[in-house]
Amino acid sequence: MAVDVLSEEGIAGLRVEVLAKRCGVTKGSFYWHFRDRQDLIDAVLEHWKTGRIRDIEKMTSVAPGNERAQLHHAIEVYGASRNRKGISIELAVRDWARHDTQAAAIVESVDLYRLECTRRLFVAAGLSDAEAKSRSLLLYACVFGLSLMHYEPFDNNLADLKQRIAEHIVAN
Amino acid sequence: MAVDVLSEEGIAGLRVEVLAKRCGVTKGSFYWHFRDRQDLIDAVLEHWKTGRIRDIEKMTSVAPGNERAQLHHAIEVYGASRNRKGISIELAVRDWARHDTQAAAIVESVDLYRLECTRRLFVAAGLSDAEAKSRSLLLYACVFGLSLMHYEPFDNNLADLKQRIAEHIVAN
DNA sequence: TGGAAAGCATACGGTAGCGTATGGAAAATC
DNA sequence: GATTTTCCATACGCTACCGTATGCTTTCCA
Repeated sequence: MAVDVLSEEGIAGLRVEVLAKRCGVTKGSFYWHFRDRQDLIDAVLEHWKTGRIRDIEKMTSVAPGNERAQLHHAIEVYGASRNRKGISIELAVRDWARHDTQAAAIVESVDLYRLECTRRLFVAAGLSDAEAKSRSLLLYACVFGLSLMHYEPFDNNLADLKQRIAEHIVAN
Repeated sequence: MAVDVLSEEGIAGLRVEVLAKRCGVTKGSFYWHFRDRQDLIDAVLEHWKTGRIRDIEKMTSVAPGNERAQLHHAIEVYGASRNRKGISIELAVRDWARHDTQAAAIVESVDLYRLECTRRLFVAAGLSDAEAKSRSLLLYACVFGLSLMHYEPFDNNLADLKQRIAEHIVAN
C-alpha cells in the first residue's frame, strides 16, 4: 500500500495523513504501527531491497546454455510496459537516493548485487571478465535510462528499435 | 539561482519562501516577479529547454570525419564528475516529468532533438539508418542510466570500465 | 469474568509553505 | 519638482502536514 503511493507520487508523496486516509484509518492508528514517518520510510526501503534481491536471484538462475536468452528476458522485463509500477518504484527510490544517504546505500547494495548476477551470466555466455563487467553495467544503465526518457515519436516501430538495442548489448 | 536549488533539492525543494530567502529578498519581491510558484516553474523549464537545445547544437556540429570522436566526447561529458550539477538538473527535471505532463512534454522535445542530432552523427560515421537510431537511443539511455546508478565498488577501475562501454556504443 | 494489552479515533499544538493586501521607498517620466 | 511606475517589505489568513496526548473499544488471558 505504501509502496503504491511511492510509485505514484514518489517519496515526497508518502505523507502520514495521506497514507492513513488511503488505508481507511486515522493517524492514531498509523502511529501505533510506526514510530514516525522515518520509521515507515525505513520499512519501505527494506521491503524494496529484499524484494529486488529475490527477483534478481530468480531471474539470473538459469540452466547452462540459456544465458543469452535470460539476458534478453531481463531486458525485456525491465523495459516492458506491463511492469510500469515496478519501474516507477525503481525511479522513485533512485531519485530519493539522490538526497538521502541511507536510500543511496540501499540502492548501491541492490545495484551491486544485480551487476554481479548479470556479470556471471555474461561470463557464462562466453565473454571475458572485463567485457562481462562492462556489458553488465551497460545493460542496467540502458534499461534504467530508457525508462527515464521520452522518445515515443522517435521511431514508429519502437519494438524493433528496442530489439536492436538488446541485441547489441547481449551480442558477442 | 532557482536552477541551483532545483539541482540540489529537486522540484519539490523549489519553494517560494526558501528561494526568496536564498536570494536575500522576501516573498513580496518574489510575487512581483512571478505570478505564482507555477509561473516560476514554467520559467525554469523553459530556461532548461533552451539551454539544452543550445548545448546539443554545439556538441553535435562537427567537421566531417570527426564524428566518432565527437560521440565519445558527448558520452564523456555526460558521465563526467565535473558535470555533476548538469546531471543533477537533468535527473531532477526527468523525475519531475514523471508527475507533470508539461514537464514531460519539454523533456520529450529535448530528447527527440538530442536523439536526432546524435543519430545524424552515427549516420555520418557510416552506420545504417536503423542502426544509427538504435545507437543514438542507446547512447542517451546509457549515460542517463549510469548517472542513476550507484556502482562505485563494482570495479576498482571505473574509468576503464566506462571506456569499454563507450567503445561498445560507438563501435561499428 | 475482570482486568491488561492491543488497536484505533479524536483532538490539540506546532511548523512550513502559498498567496494576498497594503504601504513605503526609489527611480523614471513629464 | 510632482507624479507615476517599479520594486520590495511587512503582515495576514489559510492549508497541509507532523507528532503527541488521551480516551474508547475489542481481544486476550489468568
